[in-house]
Amino acid sequence: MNSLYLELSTSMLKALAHPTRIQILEQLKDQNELCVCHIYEELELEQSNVSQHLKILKDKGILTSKKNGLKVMYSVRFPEVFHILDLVKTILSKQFKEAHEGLRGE
Amino acid sequence: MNSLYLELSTSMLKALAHPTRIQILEQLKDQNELCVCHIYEELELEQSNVSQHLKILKDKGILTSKKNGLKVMYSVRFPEVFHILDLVKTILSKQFKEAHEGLRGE
DNA sequence: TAACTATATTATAATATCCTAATATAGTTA
DNA sequence: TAACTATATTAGGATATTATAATATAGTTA
Repeated sequence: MNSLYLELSTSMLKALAHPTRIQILEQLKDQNELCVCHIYEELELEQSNVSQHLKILKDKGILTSKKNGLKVMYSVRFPEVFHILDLVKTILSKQFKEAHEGLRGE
Repeated sequence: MNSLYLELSTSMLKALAHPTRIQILEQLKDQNELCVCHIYEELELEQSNVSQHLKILKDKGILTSKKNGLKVMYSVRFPEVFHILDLVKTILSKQFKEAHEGLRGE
């Protein structure tokens, strides 16, 4: 793995590694595209804060946006992002399972 | 997604989001298990620094370790971790490709 | 058991990330 | 064009993460 990929991979994983940003991506898994207002209202967070998180995801090329009147619609550029989040959940499930089996002495 | 999963997902992605830790995982992709000495010598990093990174990956349940005499051997617990790193690379490749096509005006 | 080897831990200063609050910008509508 | 709505940007202090340096621990071997 060359150092450019290494740096960019780190940077992309950092962009994903925040609860608000994960929640935004989870919202976009169901909805295809969403305006900023919908996102921050649903998450009950400050508008400016959500804008900052959206900027981070957009700067890393994870989201795109397009204007629609006053609103700005955000969507995920690559479905692989959802796959990554699913794999994280898979690992967590396996960890739970092993922990549970460990308690039962298997 | 409940808040426990959200917190743990964030925490796991944070653990992955560091160049040294990504390199450690890349090493373990080829080698199955490695001692600390091999890891820090190959990466040309300080032993104590690598120990700290290994601890982070172990605390998140990404790595396990076992003693082998003086040495401590580390290995990856779940192959899904490699899959995640591959997906990050896939996304980066697509981004490169799109950027290149963009320049050519497609 | 003393010296050695491999690894882990701790303190700390530098840097990065975060949220809040305030303000700016862009598009809409009366 | 003035008021309004949706979003973006900026400054800041608080908190988290990082690498280095020093030290501690555990296992080995002479």
